[in-house]
Amino acid sequence: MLDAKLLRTDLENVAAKLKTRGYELDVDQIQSLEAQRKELQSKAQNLQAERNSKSKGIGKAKAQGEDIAPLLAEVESLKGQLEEAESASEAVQAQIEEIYAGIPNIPHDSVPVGDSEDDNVEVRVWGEPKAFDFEAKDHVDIAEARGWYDNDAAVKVTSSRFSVLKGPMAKLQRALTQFMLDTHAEHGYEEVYVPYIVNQDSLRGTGQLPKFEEDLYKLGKHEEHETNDRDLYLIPTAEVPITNLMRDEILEESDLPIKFTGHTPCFRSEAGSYGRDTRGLIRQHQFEKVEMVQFVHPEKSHEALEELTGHAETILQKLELPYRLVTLCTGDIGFSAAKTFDLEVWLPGQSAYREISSCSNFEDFQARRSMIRFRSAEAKGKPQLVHTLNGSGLAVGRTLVAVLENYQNADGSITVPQVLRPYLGGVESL
RNA sequence: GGAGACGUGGCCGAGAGGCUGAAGGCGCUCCCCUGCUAAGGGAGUAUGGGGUUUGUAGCUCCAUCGAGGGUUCGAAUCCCUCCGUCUCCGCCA
Repeated sequence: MLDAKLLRTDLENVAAKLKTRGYELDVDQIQSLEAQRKELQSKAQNLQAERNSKSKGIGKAKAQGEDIAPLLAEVESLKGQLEEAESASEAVQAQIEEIYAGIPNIPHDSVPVGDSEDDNVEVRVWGEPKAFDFEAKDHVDIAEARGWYDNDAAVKVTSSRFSVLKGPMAKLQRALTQFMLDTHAEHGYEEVYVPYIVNQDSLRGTGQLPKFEEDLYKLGKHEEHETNDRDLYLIPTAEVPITNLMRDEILEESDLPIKFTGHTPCFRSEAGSYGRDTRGLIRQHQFEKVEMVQFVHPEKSHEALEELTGHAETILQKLELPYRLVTLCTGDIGFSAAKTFDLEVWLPGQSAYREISSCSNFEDFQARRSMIRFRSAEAKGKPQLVHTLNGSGLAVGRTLVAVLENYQNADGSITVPQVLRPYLGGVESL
């Protein structure tokens, strides 16, 4: 959520910046609602003040044994007006709140302006795609040939876009996960284990709700509750539970930065992506991911984004997987992000770079929604919003794909990357 | 799942319709005193929002005692629903 004060004082400028990411802010509507809000809120508050002081007068009069009947009549006449003013004021404020909850973050000034992913800017390329002296297969062919991947079984057990991994491939995925977590621990991230099912407040906090409900798996209601306040959802990313660990907390400035890493499955309905990446593990309803999350001082968040992105790169470098780093342009950046770097790994099976990590600085956007603050030493100890960041480090399923495809041999075997061997009992080849 | 108890500020804990944004204590901050330390004395110490202000400070108003409704001129206090915690029983990895 953007700062309401900013929207009131600098609306045109905000609208111009949002326009670069393809979001049309309805300036007239907001101005008119804000004008109404101001009027209705003042009116309601003035009436409340009047009622409060008269009610206090009743208490005093009563204590002194005076006749309170005339006072009662006076307050009684306020009641209708007050109720009307309160509900009008609340209605406008709720409307404003809902509109604000749907406004995306303002891109940082360093973000390149563009319309689509075609306008993303390559920052650097690391490693060189390996030249194979045979025709490189894609991960599905590689894995099926060895009996490691069974799509039919997954369809039988559940439905499409899930997978069943067997034997060495399942172990390789587990090895990757542990390798990633251990590497992040070396960089000062505390490992956390978190729930895979979250409530609506958490999803609002990180920005998935209210706008992107169709991307989520919602759990069936328990019993017949009238309200949907308690509806629960499967997490689309560990970002949600991990960032929300700090929701409604006031931290000490000296606690910052706080860095967490965690491994979770992620569940995405992939609504609207029918026909895209239907083959193999690239786009699934359920996949494994290791996530990094940071809570930092607002002045240090862009530095921290570079650092966090570097941590994701470290994983690829240690695995010796060629990749490139791109800055997402204003038109391709996610709803909550002020700036995002994507890491794209080379996939010989597709002869293309494909996204394997996305690292974002949300600045105070999520912190405002989830009230994650810190008390600064200066500024008279007033709580200030922290900045939040997160990044995949990495998407484990896609890393598995990348390892199979980049480390395949002509005979169908897979050479185990050096750094993973300790996690697989020293085995050099699968 | 059954039965009961409870949810108050950074923490502990009082309050049981009005004088309570909330006693008291701990902690923290500042000041005084004191060779140092310890002890002592004094003052301060919630959050969000609105208005005023170019902005800050200040002033002022509103809201907030787990959440949401209700009763009442007035609710931390009474009623309802929900959430959570604790104890006992049952079940269970």
